[in-house]
Amino acid sequence: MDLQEARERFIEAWGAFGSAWGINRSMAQVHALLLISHEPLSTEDVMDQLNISRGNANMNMRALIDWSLVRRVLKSGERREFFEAEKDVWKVATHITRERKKRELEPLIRLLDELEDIPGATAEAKSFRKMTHDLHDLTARLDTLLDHSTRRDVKWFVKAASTLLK
Amino acid sequence: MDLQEARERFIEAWGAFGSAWGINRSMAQVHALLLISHEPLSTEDVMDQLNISRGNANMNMRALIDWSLVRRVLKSGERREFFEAEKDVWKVATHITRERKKRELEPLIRLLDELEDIPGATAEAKSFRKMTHDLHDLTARLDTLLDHSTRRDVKWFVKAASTLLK
DNA sequence: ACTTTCTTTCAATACTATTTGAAACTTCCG
DNA sequence: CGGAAGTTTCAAATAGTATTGAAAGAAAGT
Repeated sequence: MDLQEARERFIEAWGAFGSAWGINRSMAQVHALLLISHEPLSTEDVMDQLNISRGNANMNMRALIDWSLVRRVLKSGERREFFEAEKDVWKVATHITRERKKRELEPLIRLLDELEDIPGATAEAKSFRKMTHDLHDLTARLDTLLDHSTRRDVKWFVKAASTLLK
Repeated sequence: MDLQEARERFIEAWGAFGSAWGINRSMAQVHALLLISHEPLSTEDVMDQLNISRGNANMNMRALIDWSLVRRVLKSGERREFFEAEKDVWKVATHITRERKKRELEPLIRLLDELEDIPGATAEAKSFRKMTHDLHDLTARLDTLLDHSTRRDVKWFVKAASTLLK
């Protein structure tokens, strides 16, 4: 397999992987392309290499910046903006984890918290309280665990992990 | 908030949460409904309570069984099949983790493994090799970590976590 | 073997999400 | 200021997914 083919395979796979995780394919592919590019790329470069429209390239680039996975780079003497991905895979992982935690896990925890003391003495009510309580507990622990992991707070991570795994 | 409203809110939220994670809304809602139901439900019950079609209910129920999140239950004297969700939230979490690991993480690791030694001495080639190598390393560690976590293998989990967090 | 009851399938349809591309906007510079 | 070079926006088109519902298939009872 030559480099060109390998790059394409990687971009495709990262796109598919992203899709499965609720990140749209183009966004993941733009990210993949920037990850494996040595030099920062312009919007045009991205458009050409991925065969996507200007609007699409622009939108997803901004989304990636929003996730702190990509930054704008200015080249002196150049009017255009260039974009460069964060290359430290650990940072990539923590940024993604934090962002998703914030967007998805935290709202769920807040809801479960509200649903904890719904009244009622029927079997259905008890079943409901037990489930929301258990889920609240699990998600809250996971939340703590992720916090420590993204801070590389090993000591506390281990502690959080131990209580999670019981 | 009364029980009925709380149940609806939970089902809706679980559906939205699922969507964000690449699980279709109906599947997540069927799961939510079964999670908070005291008794096993029939296909008709699910159709009625979620206002979805028979086909949809059937399809998603089977998908949930496939994920080991729901099991068929036979009530003696009843011809119909009933369905009941796994209620132990830890088991729910491990089943989901294992399934997604298998479907998404493992294929990615296999690809990254293949892409490790693409030849080429250019800066682009080096950049590519470094990225795929680093990602391979990170994803493989995560894979190990998830393995131990889903086995509640605390000792090894902590070990895997420590090397992950360095 | 026929009927009833329930389950599964799948082509048609409805719905959602993504992408395009052209217009509007911004910035820089002569 | 006027226009060149670039960026951003967003309504419309397209592509992708999920859902329906009717029909076919199974299983059980008589």
